Parts: sequence; structure tokens; C-alpha cells
Amino acid sequence: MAAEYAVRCVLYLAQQGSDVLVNRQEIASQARIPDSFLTKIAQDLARAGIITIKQGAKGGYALHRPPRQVNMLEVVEAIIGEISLNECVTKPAACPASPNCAANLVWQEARRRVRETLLAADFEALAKAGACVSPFPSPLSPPEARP
Amino acid sequence: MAAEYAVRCVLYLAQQGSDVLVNRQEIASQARIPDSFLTKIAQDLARAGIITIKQGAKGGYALHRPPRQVNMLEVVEAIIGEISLNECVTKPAACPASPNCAANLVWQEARRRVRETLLAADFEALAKAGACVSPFPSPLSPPEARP
DNA sequence: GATAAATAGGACTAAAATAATCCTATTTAT
DNA sequence: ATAAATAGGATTATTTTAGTCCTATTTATC
Ligand code: SF4
Ligand code: SF4
Repeated sequence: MAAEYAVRCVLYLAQQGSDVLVNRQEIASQARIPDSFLTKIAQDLARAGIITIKQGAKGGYALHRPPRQVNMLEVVEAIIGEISLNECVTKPAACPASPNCAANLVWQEARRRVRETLLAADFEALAKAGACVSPFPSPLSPPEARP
Repeated sequence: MAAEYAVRCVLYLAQQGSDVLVNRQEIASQARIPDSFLTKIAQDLARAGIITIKQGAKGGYALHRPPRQVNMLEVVEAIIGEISLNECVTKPAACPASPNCAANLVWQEARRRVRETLLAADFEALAKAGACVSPFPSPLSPPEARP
């Protein structure tokens, strides 16, 4: 779930526009992320330079760049590390056969394509497409209007 | 590991040719699979119609079809179930946003591509390419010659 | 500067998935 | 009948994932 939560968090922020500060509780409730867990996820996202965190009173999270410049690949990998599909793809040492293994090449190709797909998915497009968070069919109360 | 073990097992069998019966210990040691674990994996593969199991003395496993007609996708999915990448892809009920979510579409596309890649990888090609098991650089003793 | 409202970050716990083993039963060749 | 195999269920151990909690720190505001 952690990676999925991260996507929702970033998407919610993208929908508010870049550099708009949103407090954690709002994100948590609107994107349906356990609030305490979100603190962990946010830390990873901040380390990856995807969001900025403002501490203290009136603190919160904001997107660190324009949504156009954030993609699903980096968000997901900020949380779970490099996607590998099979260990031998990213750590050849894990299997002695790897230098000479056709199956390894298949995994590499599969991985390449997944990553390529996620890379192409930027959050401007996702937010525009009405994705994920905002048009929830479920009866969540909308956040307070932002002044 | 289970899916990887399955690939190695099938690959080893493919290298022996289809319908060649090989006993479990040989497969386990040549493909570096814990012997007791292989019993479980073999059962899944048999259920999926990929291998046939012969019980009793002189029993063992054999490929159920020509290697050309077996691919990595079915082998992997025989073990781990359908690849989904993100739960909402195969179980839309898992997330209320799914019918209206651009991120969901991205996951679907990524999944499509992984599966497509694995589907295209048949075991005749893999075996021919000298993949995985046979040309191990490690010092494993070769199996007894088959009469 | 004091206070209150936020988040940080480490320690911890709970739950689930994965990997693997073991034991008894059954099948089959000889 | 015997021995050589695998089947299959029960069980265990390990790792990963998900999530919580508590104390410390940061910052806006009065
Ligand atoms: S046998 Fe090939 S696919 Fe399997 S782990 Fe080794 S390198 Fe990877
Ligand atoms: S928000 Fe979209 S991507 Fe995330 S779980 Fe729901 S449907 Fe899937």
C-alpha cells in the first residue's frame, strides 16, 4: 500500500497546484491514507525531492515542482526502491547464471517497459484526467476552502 | 523465489526435451531449488498443465507440451497468480476511485506490457539461448547420463 | 518569550506473505 | 513384497509490510 498511498498523496497535492501547502490531516483524510503512516511516506517523498515539508504551526506538505515534472515512476520508487521484478535484474550477483541467462533478459525487458510506462505518467496529466482522489464517489467531506 | 524456481525448473525440463522424465532431486540440484520446496512448486505447475508428474518408483517430472508452447507468463502466474502490480488493477472493488482513475489506467498499461513480454518468452527460445540452468559457471556435478 | 499547532523521527508492534521443512500416505516398478 | 519415488497436509521460521506511538523539534502568533 505504501507506494499507492504515495501516488495518492502526490496526486492530491498536484490537484491543489504546485507549491500549495496542505496540512497532513487533510491529505490523509482526502486521499484515504492512515495519518500516522503518511508521516513516513512523506519523509521518503521529501528525501526524493518530490515534496517539501514545512514544519511547525501552519505547516504541511507541498509539491516541490510543477506536477508536469513529477511522474509515477519516481514516486513509486521513492517508496519501494528500484522496481526490479526479479532480484537478478538489479543485483546480478544474486544469481550466478545471470550473465548468460535468457530469462534474465526477459525480466530486464519487462522491467524496462514497466518503468517506461510509469515514467511517462506525469502528475499534470493524471490530475487533469480527474484521477484518483478528487472525484471520489465515497461520501467524504470536502476540505475547508483555502483562502 | 517460488516463481523464479518454477522458471528454472521448467527451463531445465525444456533443455532435456519435452516428455523426458526427470527425477525431482536432479532438477532440484541442477536448478538450485530446495528439494522439498520443489514438491510444492511442481504441484502448482502440474495443476496448470505445464508439467506432468509421474509418481512411484522411477517417477519424476516432465514437460507436458513442447517447450515452444510454454511461456514465462503462464509459469510465473501458475505460482503467484495473476500479475497485477497494483491491487486495483485486477480487483477494481479494492478502490472506489478505480472506475475513474487515470493512475489505474497507467497501472493497467504497465501490467499489460509486463504480461505481454513474459508471454512472448517461450521456453524453446529460452533453452536455445543457453539460458539459466545448464551453463552454470558454478561447480555442480552434472547429472548421470540418461540412457 | 510563551504558547499552541504542526511535523520529525525513532522505537515499537501487529499482521501478512513468503520460504521452507517434515511427516505420513500413496503410487508404481521390479 | 519391497523399495523407490512423489503427494499433500500440517507446521514452522523468516522476512516484509503496514501501521502506531511517543518524545523532540520547529514555527507562527499573541
Ligand atoms: S536463472 Fe536467470 S532469471 Fe533466474 S535468477 Fe538466475 S539469472 Fe535470473
Ligand atoms: S486511487 Fe487509482 S491507482 Fe490508486 S488504488 Fe485507487 S484506482 Fe488504483
